[in-house]
Amino acid sequence: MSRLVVEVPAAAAPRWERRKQDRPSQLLAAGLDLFVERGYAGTRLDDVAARAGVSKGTLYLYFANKEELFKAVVRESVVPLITAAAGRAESYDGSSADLLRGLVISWWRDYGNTQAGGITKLVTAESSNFPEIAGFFLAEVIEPWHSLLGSAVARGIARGEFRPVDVPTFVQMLAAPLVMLSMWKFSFGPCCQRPVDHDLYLDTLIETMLRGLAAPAAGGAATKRAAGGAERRAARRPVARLSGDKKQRAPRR
Amino acid sequence: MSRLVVEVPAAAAPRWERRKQDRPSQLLAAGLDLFVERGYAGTRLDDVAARAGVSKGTLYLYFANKEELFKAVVRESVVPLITAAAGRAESYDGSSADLLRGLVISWWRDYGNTQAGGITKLVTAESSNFPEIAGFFLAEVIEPWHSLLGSAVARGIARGEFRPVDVPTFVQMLAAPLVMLSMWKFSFGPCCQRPVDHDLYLDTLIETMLRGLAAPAAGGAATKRAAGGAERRAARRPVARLSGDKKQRAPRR
DNA sequence: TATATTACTGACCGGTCAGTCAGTAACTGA
DNA sequence: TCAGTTACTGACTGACCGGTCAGTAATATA
Repeated sequence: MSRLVVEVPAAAAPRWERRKQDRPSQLLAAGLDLFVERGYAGTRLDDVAARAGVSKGTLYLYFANKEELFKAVVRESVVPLITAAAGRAESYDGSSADLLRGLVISWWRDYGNTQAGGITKLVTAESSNFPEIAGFFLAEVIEPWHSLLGSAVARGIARGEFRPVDVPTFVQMLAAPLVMLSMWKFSFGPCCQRPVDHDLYLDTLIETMLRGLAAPAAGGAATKRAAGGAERRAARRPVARLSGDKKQRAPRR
Repeated sequence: MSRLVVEVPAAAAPRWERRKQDRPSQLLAAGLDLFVERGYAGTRLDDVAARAGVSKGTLYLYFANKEELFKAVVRESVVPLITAAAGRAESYDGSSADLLRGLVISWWRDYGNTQAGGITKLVTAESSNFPEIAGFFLAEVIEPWHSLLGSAVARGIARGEFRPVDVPTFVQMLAAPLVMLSMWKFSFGPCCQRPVDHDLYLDTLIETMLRGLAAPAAGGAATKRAAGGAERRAARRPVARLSGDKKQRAPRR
């Protein structure tokens, strides 16, 4: 009888608590961590539940299945960032260069450089195995984000600040180094000797892109001659020396 | 008894053939296909064997395990491309802009736009689950490739064709849109309505990068003023309007 | 044709994991 | 304090897959 007293703590703390309110956010936080760390397929729901301090069964009380959990994570931790950035850009009235710069920097600070940034890698990575997830992310994240960047570029062109470029293409090309920076951080960051200097990278990116996008100076042929003229002519030349072509390339279909 | 004759074809073709010579290349080809299509973890060795027309046991006669099969695929289908490109660049004596252009174009044509290009996505994607694969790819593919691009950029700077930049950083930033183009093709290509125009994308990339990299014209302040001066000054300004900072950012560690 | 060699097969093993559900214990309200 | 409600548990199922190996059949050799 006295043994019983020893085995059961005096003010017997409950083995678990009912916390219906908190469960979703606990599970979403755990899910974000693990999805980013291990990828979609690589994340076990047992582990998500354990990290949230519940059992797997509980997870299924709040999310229908793995896919719905993932979508909820994205909707919670990514989508709002885009909405917020779009709102800020909407009311911006400075130069388009500064607008673009601000978008790039805040993307990195609020998304790419955070835990959530790992989601881009995950989706890109596993898109062919989980096409419905790729489609979801494309529609709810990538397209709004590209459209936001695009409106900034178009604004610059319309105001004569930027040279005319194909906006969707340029945006995709501008977003690429950002996305890659974030992906690099999650992919090779851990195992890479010389880590990337993020600030230097972003500076180089912004500087290069803005130089590359700059409208020719009003009266100056100098800019055009220095960067545009010669290269443009060269671009039409075949690059046989380097290409190593064995035969004529087939015409584009 | 006569039933037996019907069941067994007249000139009973052997159920399988011994083809020791061909097996490795058949398996490597099948492996490349499936690794690219489904990722590393997602590829089943049963399927690789089946696509190569053999059973799983046979695969293990030629490759010790999944990882060795994958490394062999990379060594067969990626590494030689880099070696070849490095050889061509070595003996190149035209302008550095053309050299860079040629490297970019041949990268896309010989790697990014081929089946093998999908390997980059796979490795980036699954690096955290398979760090030894990430390390292998970094050492045998990414670093040689970056070093090749880097030597072209450094050459341009040394010859006064390009403005001075931090070479490793610039290279990483230049490679990013290429890698992303390839990854996009394999990730969202299938499920994307408006596909990327590869040629336009590459043109935009090369044009923008070379403009961004162009050395200031000999006597001309125009270039500097148009693209460098104003932007550079702006870069030092905080972007408070867009950043939405609630509090002071902590100093960089 | 008979025997030896070996390339190849495919059933099997151990381990993993998404999703299920009968049961349990924490709370609630009378 | 004692049912009634429900948030939560965790053992279980069925499917999957990397890797193994005893056995089989194609081929070489005599």
